[in-house]
Amino acid sequence: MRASQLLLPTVKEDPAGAEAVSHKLMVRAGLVRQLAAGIYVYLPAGWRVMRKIAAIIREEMDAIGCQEMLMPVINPAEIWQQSGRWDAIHEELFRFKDRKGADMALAMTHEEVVTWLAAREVHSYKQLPQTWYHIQTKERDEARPKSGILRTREFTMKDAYSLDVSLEALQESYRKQIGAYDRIYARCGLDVLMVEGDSGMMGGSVSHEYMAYADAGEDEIVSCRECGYAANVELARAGADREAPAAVELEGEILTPGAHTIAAVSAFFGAPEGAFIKALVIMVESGGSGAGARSGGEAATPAMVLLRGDHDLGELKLRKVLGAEFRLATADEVVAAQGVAPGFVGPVPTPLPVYADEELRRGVYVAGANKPDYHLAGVTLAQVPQAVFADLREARSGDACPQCDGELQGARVIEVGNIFQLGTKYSAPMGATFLDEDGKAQDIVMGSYGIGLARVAAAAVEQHHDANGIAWPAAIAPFEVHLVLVRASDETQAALAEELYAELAAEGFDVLFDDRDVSPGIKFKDADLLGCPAQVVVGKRAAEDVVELKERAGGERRDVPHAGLAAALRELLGR
RNA sequence: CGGGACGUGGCGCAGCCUGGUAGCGCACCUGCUUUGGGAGCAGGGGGUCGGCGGUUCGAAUCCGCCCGUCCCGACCA
Repeated sequence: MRASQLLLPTVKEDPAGAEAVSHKLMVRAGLVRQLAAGIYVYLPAGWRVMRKIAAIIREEMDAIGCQEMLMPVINPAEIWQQSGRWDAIHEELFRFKDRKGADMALAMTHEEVVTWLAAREVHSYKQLPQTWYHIQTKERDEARPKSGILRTREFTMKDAYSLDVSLEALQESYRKQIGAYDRIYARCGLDVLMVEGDSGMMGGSVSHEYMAYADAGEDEIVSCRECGYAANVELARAGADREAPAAVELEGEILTPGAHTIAAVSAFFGAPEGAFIKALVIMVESGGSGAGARSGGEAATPAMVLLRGDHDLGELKLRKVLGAEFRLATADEVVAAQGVAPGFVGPVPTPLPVYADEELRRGVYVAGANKPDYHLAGVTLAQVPQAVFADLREARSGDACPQCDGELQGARVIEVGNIFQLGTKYSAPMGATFLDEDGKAQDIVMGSYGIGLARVAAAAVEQHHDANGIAWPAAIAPFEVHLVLVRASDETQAALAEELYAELAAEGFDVLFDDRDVSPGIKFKDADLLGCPAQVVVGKRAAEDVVELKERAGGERRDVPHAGLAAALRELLGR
């Protein structure tokens, strides 16, 4: 490709409002342009990156026996109604009516279509296992698109779906996907970690997320260096603290005027926040269960959640314990339920159901006295007979590892893929069954496996860049070689550059030839911004048949004779 | 959905408070000079100031409503 003919609109300034490095660089390097909130155009160079990622994914999927197909983005409402997600998912599912007035949806993922297909085409255990996949556009009306390409309303995803006869067979399919995923991310040059995940609206039980380390990431994980335990903080088990915090050496009711936050009582008593009990009154939604239950509306019943003062609530954990959606009670609801305003609420006594974090099994604490401006000292959970104990706190950096005696470390990450053991969540309601050896109908056991291509690209930029721009991993760079002709008006240089361009292309290299008649500074800046792994500069020594070879990532440059260029490039590119 | 901010040539911004000829940098076009890290000089083109309504002799500027975009939170296969 000649730069003189390529749409590669690089810009000097960061786009207004961009925060994430990948967002700034991908716009500046001329890879993407935003059309609307969370909706992007992939320009030629950006699309090349996406195609290279797609090619790697295809190779690895095909290598474990997956079959590529293509499923439609436009879906009839019916299949989403059958799976239950038409009602379970609210604003996030794009919906519209066709000209006949029939309800339609834009697919945000393809379990419904796969299950519909399986229901019609899979009849016998002899046809299983199968794994189907496609690389397709997904549509989600995100509440808050953000960070450039990281969280968008329209995006390209590889999603694969395994169909098996049993849970054991599913686990074998799952293991094969894990192998493929490890190879895909390694080939894309990403440093990732597989962590325990939440199955969220996908349903099912076991799931894992692939997380790429990046400060711009919106997820947080904790991991243990000793034993390798790793999980999303939303879900990570928190190990018991080695020692309980120092208790306040007082008993009974104590006047604490105006101290209605943990920070305030901590300051008032001059004791660490861990010496207090944080009592949250929540409203538990009735009827709703699991993901997507509508909040508000139907009757909600109050309950109390207890945490140590220095701990934060793991909302996902609580939702799982409750088996229902919940929200924090309003001030009025707190008064109605507990007889006192927020800030002085405590568990001794309370008529409400109580859910207490495991850490509170031991220790003596100060809690709200259920009386305005009073706290109660000397509280233990033995005084709260109805308390149900559970792991309710959000894990954080510095916590003890739940599996060994190591320590958990926190990190920000981008979720670049995930895998779920769905089981029969979709096959059962949608009637996707097969006949087993005994002629008995059984629900197909399913798994689903996703990778967001744009997130892989953005994560690669986050992990591989410097002050001058992107430094792409060779396998997913828009081009392998950026051939820079320093002076287009110099006949010797131009002739050599043309010759090299033809030669390298013939050798199978993916070359961008900067043949533009612009000043050298612009060319060098653009080359560093775009970030192709190898730069070949045809300049002053063209008359001697010598060019300069620069490795973008390390910045090393050396002169290479024409004859040795192809070999040097092969070495640099690792092929 | 709650909180905050922004919207002015293609891009990044100033002007708005205190109403009175729409400005800067980059990009773009022409010419000449230049050519190894975003060149110089000269000339030039391009803007219903997000939209609608109001106040006023007069609105980019003040007021109201709406739309769009970004940030924090809620939410998030």
